[in-house]
Amino acid sequence: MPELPEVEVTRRRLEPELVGRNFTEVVLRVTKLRLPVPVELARILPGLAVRGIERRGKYLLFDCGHGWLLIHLGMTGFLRLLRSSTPPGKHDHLDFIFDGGQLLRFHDPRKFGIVTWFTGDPQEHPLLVNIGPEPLTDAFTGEYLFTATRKRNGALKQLIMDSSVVAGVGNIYANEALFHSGIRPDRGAGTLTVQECTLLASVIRTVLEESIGEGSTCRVAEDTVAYYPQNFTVYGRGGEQCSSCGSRLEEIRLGNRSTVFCRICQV
DNA sequence: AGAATTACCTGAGCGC
DNA sequence: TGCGCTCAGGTAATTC
Repeated sequence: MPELPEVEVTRRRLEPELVGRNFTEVVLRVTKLRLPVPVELARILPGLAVRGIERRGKYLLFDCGHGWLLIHLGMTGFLRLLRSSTPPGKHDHLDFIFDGGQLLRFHDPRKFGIVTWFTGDPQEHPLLVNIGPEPLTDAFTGEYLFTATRKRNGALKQLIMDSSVVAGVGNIYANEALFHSGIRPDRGAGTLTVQECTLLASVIRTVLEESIGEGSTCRVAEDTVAYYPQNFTVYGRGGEQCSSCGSRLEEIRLGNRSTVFCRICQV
């Protein structure tokens, strides 16, 4: 499940391989994703060069000069960089072929991903316009989080997973950040003190940065640009011992999402 | 306005 | 062996 760190690692791996390359061909095998993939991509992209690859939240933005190729990996999507002759397998929905012989392949069993094309200002795109501050920038501070939590009675975890509050934090890193902050996920967001908001904002940033660091250095198969971290402190560990106090980690559901925390260490 | 719920999709795991 | 069920979860749309 790609969250901000996985998308950022993907971006960093693709950037040196694809920036400056020209699209030569686009193959559309499956176009029914969360949004329909525009079939015009096959005639728009060939001849255009990748000028840069950016990220906003969990969205990848390929700057193509005349417009933008927008990719979201959804739940199960990933990108691979292959030689252009590699035959496709199951769920290999789209191929982007470049003049250097690279093949960027979009694979997504659950089809929750998005691949689309737009022109104009990315900040005004409907999918991007309501995304909150990037957690790795100075815009995301404890002060900001404190303001955002006022008069919010819902669970804190759901608030930090709300992309309009902060970009790119999904279920995994929400669980992790709350554990490392010592704050319960089911706390009413509005009950946080400014000190707790400052700590939480800082921990969210650290958790994401550490994961990006691991992803950037971990060894992966030659063709793989996806990166899925495996070891978490609480996520996926309901019933196991808390790494800090040894008590049994609690697993509950918040907003129909699996939520794991320690009743002793988190208040 | 904010909160809760639903839809989208497929593979894995489980009980029978 | 296989059927039916549940779960995984990002996000937008819908409803209250």
